[in-house]
Amino acid sequence: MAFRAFFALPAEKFSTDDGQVTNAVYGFASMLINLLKAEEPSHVAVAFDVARHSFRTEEYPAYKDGRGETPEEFKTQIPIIKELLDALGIAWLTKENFEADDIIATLAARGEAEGLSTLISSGDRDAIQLVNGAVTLLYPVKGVTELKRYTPEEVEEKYGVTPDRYRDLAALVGEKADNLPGVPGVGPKTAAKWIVKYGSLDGLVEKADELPGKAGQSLRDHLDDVLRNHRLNKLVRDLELESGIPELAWEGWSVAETNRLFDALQFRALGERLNANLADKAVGAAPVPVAETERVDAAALVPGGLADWLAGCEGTVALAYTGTFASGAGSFDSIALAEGGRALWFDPSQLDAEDERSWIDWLADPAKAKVVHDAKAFLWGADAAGWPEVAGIAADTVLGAYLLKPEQRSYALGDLAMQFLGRELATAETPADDGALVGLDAAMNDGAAQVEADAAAAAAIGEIAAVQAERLEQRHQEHLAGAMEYPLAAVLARMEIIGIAADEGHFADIESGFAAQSKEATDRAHEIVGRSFNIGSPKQLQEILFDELDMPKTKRTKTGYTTNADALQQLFAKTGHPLLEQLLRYRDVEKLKQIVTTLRSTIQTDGRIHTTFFQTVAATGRLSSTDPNLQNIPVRSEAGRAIRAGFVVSSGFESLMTIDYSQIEMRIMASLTGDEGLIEAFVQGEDIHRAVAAKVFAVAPGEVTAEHRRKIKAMSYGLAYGLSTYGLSQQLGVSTQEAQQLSDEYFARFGKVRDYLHRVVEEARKTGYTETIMGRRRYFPDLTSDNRQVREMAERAALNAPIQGSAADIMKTAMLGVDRALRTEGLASRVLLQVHDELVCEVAPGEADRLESLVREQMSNAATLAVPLTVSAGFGESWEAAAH
DNA sequence: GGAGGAACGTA
DNA sequence: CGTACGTTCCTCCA
Repeated sequence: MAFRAFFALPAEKFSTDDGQVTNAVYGFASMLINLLKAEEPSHVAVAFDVARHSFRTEEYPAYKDGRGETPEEFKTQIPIIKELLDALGIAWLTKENFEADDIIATLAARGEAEGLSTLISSGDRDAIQLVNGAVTLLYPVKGVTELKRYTPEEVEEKYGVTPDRYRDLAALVGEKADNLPGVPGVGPKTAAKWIVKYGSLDGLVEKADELPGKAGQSLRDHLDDVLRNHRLNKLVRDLELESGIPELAWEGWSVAETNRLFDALQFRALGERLNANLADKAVGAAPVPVAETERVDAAALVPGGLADWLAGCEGTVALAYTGTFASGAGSFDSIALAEGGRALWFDPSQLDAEDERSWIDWLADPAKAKVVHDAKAFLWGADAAGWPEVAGIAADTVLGAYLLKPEQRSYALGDLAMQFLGRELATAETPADDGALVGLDAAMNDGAAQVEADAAAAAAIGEIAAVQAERLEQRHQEHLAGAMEYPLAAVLARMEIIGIAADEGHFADIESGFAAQSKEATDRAHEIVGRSFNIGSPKQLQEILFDELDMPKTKRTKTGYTTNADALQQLFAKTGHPLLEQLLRYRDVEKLKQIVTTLRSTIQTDGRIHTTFFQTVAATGRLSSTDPNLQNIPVRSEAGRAIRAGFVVSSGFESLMTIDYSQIEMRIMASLTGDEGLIEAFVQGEDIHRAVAAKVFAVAPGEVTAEHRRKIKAMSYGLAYGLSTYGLSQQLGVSTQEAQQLSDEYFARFGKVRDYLHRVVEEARKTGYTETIMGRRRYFPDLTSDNRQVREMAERAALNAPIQGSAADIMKTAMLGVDRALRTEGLASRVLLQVHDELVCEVAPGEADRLESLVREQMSNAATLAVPLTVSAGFGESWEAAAH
């Protein structure tokens, strides 16, 4: 039943913050609670298999062969289910060398002997043989909560034979899941017909010689299989068990223990269901009363009512909004406010002057605490609506959920309601049935349902924020939430609203330049091949390169052989074929063309590009940028840098300033590892790679060659990513032996770095997570996977997460400091972009020096490490010109 | 029209 | 057989 639940419920929706999947536990518990409530049993027991091995595999080694490996995510849930059963006061049994069904068969037989009536809930059809007047099978139809009752009559109706003959039928038909082949060509219909006609399998076997036709011959040919199946599918009814029937009496469930367990599993609805349905069987502390439902008194605004409503608020107000929001702007359709069981709904475009004034005052008042779901889009809308200031945002449920579970893909309100409150969110289409509507005639008003749904959303946001606050506190992440992520949303909103000025003419120029080169490369390639083809199609390229031109095969991909730039380069080195040059040139220039085309299309009417920074996408804590992504604008090639020249200073400002951390991740590594050699290299070294190379190769810094430095640089950077010896050798173009030797020498000199990297992974395996210097967590359930590839990927991610994540923490802290300082110092300069370790700012006239020292100060003091946080800055008319 | 893969840009 | 992302194009499928 647990296994069925595992496949019936989506794992993504049932897992705890720390990555423990709970879908099987949840489904099993849910089914069990239903059963306990509906059937009111006097005695209950749950049987488990011990292992796949049993007396059946001894007789027939291929028994259950062909089943895949039991998924790791399922295995880890079994001990939890046993814990759950303990908390529920329900006995659970196992028996070495036997299967769970044998235990069930034994208990059913004993119950029958004692005159009890027995219910079996099992997803294994073998249990059908146990059905009789005193024994009923509840067999899952769909998922695990819908069960079909099999009495002897039901069995006969469905299978055409009585339960005591079911084994005969199963032996003939076979059981694919157990790897027990039956008689080919004989299905349940023929089998039932034979059994009815000859009374039993024994009767049938006696007359096997007389059976006509193909089916008869088939039976004769496979008689041994059938007899084997029949022996194996017999459940054992007389096992010796540790517990007799008296020990299985169900006395009730422990309130304290189930609360503790459900809390740990982050189940909310189940505890309430236990309370509501099985209160009379609760043991221990009085059951917690059923929690207040989402009933909210929702009122649509009557003119002048907003001021009164807001004046009546004493605590934190939860705010839900609807509307259209994109690229640093937006407009509201509705806003709903909820506080203490009452809610107010309004269309902000319809406010009268008095309401609008009190609304704007309330928004700007930092003492009026607000919680929202996605503050950033709200801030865009507020800016577009002309509400000058929004202060007092005490929590954002999207960001809270991200800190608790940074790998999650969606933080939609409905998902969070399920995750944190254990309930579905009411919508206009499926309203909560107990909702009450005040101030509106709910009866036939279409809008009423919407009002109520929005009010319920606001109320849910408040509740979610409360649950999150508790969990964040347990993890000591209140500071990370309240002093970093929540206030950072406002900083990002300002950056997005401002945008960065684009030089459309410049973009247009280089776009046509790239387009011409792209066309030329395409034409040349067609010429060389002697016909036209789609140069952008890897599939067609493969045909041409590997079939027609018979070039050596490259590394495999899922769909064939790679044609990526690395591979094309290597092919060119081997073959010198002129086509490869054109392909590489095409790829290069076409990519640049596409980037410019996209950038042009995102320039808004204000002549600026307004990206969106996502704060909840990267599991490490970094930001991401979309629509367009301004964190991956080319910089490495000269042609690429021409694109950066199109991001320019706007009128009213004197220049752009770029300012970045130098080698921040290596510095963090030096600090976290405490490696004296590396720290020393940073404290004194002008050129860190040269300093490290000098130590590794035991030469004076002045004698370090370019080749030494290049190798060390690759090695140093690779460390933080878990680069393997093989990977290092590939990157440096040397043998693995040489890469191994380099690695050995490196670690001989910087031993603490290796110790640290091992320690991080070890620790993560123990606790399940890694932590950054500011307490941001990332969980790694895959570290214990049986699959080597999966496990090793998790190991690399785990050793990178604290380094990349700490760098993200530091930059976020710096951005908050810069934002605060700009405002208190009254500078007009502003931050436009963040590119992980770099900020791009727009410098107001005469502010260059003050801005630089202010930002430098904030960036270098954002954290105290064992090494200095070095920052470098440059100024110019464009992003390219401001490079340094 | 959507999904998935390949490719490639950044830190 | 190096982490973290987003975008684009092509291909396949419904």
